[in-house]
Amino acid sequence: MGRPREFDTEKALVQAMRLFWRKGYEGTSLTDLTEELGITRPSLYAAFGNKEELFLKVLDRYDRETSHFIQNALDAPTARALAAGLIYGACAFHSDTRNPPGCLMVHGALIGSDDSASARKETNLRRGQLRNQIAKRLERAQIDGNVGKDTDTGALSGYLVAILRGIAVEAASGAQPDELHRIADVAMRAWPTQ
Amino acid sequence: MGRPREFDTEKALVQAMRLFWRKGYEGTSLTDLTEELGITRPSLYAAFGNKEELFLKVLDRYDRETSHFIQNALDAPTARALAAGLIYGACAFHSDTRNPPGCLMVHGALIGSDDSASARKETNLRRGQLRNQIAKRLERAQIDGNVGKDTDTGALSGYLVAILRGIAVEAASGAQPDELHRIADVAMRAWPTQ
DNA sequence: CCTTTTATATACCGATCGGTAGACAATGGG
DNA sequence: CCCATTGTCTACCGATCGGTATATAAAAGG
Repeated sequence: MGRPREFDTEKALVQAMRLFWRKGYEGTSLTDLTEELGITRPSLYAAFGNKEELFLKVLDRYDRETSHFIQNALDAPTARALAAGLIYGACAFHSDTRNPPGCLMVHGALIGSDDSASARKETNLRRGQLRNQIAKRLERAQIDGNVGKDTDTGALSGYLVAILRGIAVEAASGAQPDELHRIADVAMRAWPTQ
Repeated sequence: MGRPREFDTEKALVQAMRLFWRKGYEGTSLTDLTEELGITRPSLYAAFGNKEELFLKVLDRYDRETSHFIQNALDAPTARALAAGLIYGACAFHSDTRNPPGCLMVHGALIGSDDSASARKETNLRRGQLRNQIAKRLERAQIDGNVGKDTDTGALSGYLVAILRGIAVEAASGAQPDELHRIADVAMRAWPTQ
């Protein structure tokens, strides 16, 4: 009951995500958001809480719906397929002209001001979770036998996350798709197994 | 002639650099700056122009004085020494507790708001210059013979820059020195020559 | 119709943003 | 000593920041 909401919250969440993605958390103002979403401030606050809660909801959606090349990679059959899925997946993801340049997570990592500390903390947490997921997958691959028993899976997962971030920063600063792809080819050479 | 300046502009520039480095361009306010530098706004404007000009001066100093591990790497005798100098140099740089976490350039790459566009443009420009310097050095190594004639030097230089960015982002989100070092070990395995 | 509930719109809040006007203080040259 | 020059100070500017009080509009239940 009560008056029905006049906008689609799911669609609004996507619009907000693209805005944060393009301009970062601190660079996106409430005025930016309300103009893009076509709603007024009170409506935004009633639907999503405040700016910070909206950002957290956006992060959820980004993980769940948008960057699912990561999930695909984690489901790959071998460790090498995992690495290739992540690295080439990131290239494709950041080359897709439908996506804003850069990476929501990298933006989040670099939030500087003190009053946005919790947004930074949350993105750092999620980056750590990704690393753990990759590490777990590599340990499983070690048991399966397609990664050597003496391989430092922690180092490999750290490397994968780092190169993902590097590709994202390069893309954000204007690197072209073929450039990213050539970087990916080099990055894959660090991989220990065929 | 005229009244002498009561603060050391060089020292102030370093303090400003550390502030931008920690909090990013947009995250650093004039109030932050004047409090840290211990001077008033008119003094800051008289000495450095405006916020943007101050940032550009800070970038110059960062390139010239602070991140000189890059220059050292470029002066290394072989291509492999160049790569190692860059990658392990970045680890040491971001592990040095005297330095703020993160990287001024990565922060600059991700400036989102429209009125800071020229600061973003400048950092992107400098990133491109670094890539060119590395590429030139690799081409010279190709002539010297310690890099194969069929090697894609553009791809290699892109890869080096990307891994530097990745290491910086990881460091900014709290990665420990040994973690960075293990990432560097993996990253070096992509290098084609011994 | 009337009440309750929820969403919308207008208009505003104090705080902070980057930047500056104008008065005053300290130096060097004449 | 006086003046031109430069730096520092207080106090302020309009704009924008994230967030909200208040009134009204639209639905459901009685």
